[in-house]
Amino acid sequence: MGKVEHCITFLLGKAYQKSQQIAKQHLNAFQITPVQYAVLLILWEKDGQYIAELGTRLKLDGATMTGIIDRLVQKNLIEKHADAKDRRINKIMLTEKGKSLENQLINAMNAGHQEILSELTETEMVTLKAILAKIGDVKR
Amino acid sequence: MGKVEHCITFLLGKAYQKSQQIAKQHLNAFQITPVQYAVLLILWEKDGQYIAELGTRLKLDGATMTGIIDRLVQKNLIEKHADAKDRRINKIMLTEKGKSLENQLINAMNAGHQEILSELTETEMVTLKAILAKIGDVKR
DNA sequence: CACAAATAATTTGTACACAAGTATTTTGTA
DNA sequence: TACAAAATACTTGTGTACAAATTATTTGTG
Repeated sequence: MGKVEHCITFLLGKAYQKSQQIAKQHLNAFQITPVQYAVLLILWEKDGQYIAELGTRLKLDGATMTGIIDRLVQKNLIEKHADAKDRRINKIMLTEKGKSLENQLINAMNAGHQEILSELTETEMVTLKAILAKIGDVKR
Repeated sequence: MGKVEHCITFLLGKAYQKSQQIAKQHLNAFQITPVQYAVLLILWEKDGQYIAELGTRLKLDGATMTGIIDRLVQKNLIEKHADAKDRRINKIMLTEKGKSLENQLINAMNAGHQEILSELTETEMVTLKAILAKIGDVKR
């Protein structure tokens, strides 16, 4: 009885899909995507990181990062600055606009998280996070 | 302390990413993707379903389905048959090649699932599936 | 019957996500 | 110092995934 609905890959995918939909909805007013938000979140923590660093943190391919960074530059939320010491590197710096949106965006995403987690008890949430981390943290 | 690593959306995404990588790896010899496998799995259950039906089951957009179906046709695993009763509908039928791969593909994916679940205890797996279903099943 | 509304599938455009390959620059080592 | 190896970023190509618009067909309602 190998129904697709009982398959762990499918269940993970659909739960992820759902969380993405909710996140998108809450970010929609700002015209940024969930992964673009994730990049900004890391930059608010520490400005001036370079692309490979951001990609490692988010576990995303360099090719994927190039596109995400391009779109954030176009939206005028970040800027690329060539490093004088190492000309391979582009330091990513928040613009004033990028800095100014921190509180609003975090509030919007917190509301999204509440919505996702509203389906679950506190215990379920803690359990879920622990198990997901176990699956996702495996080295590749 | 809003680190991205503690964010449920991120954790779901990375666990999903991991499971996709493992599934891809196990399906690689057959040159089909995880979602293409999912379509075949539903067709092995019952041949001759139409595209919207498959999309509903997999919770995928019609536009997404069109592309997936196209590629499975190109690989000669399925065929599209216009329905005589309702000319809007394309019934999707397995080819002989599509039928013949059932056992091999299921075995390959079972190995993949074992690999993912090997990180978890039996209890964790049951708990995880139940919570994921709770998140994913919410109507949209 | 006529015609608006609904349904099935496709098309177009945008955005990830990764593999494979390229260009440039830096580092390590002989 | 010369030069292979590594690192950074980008480009190209394939494959999801969805929104919005389009086409073709069928159904429901007056």
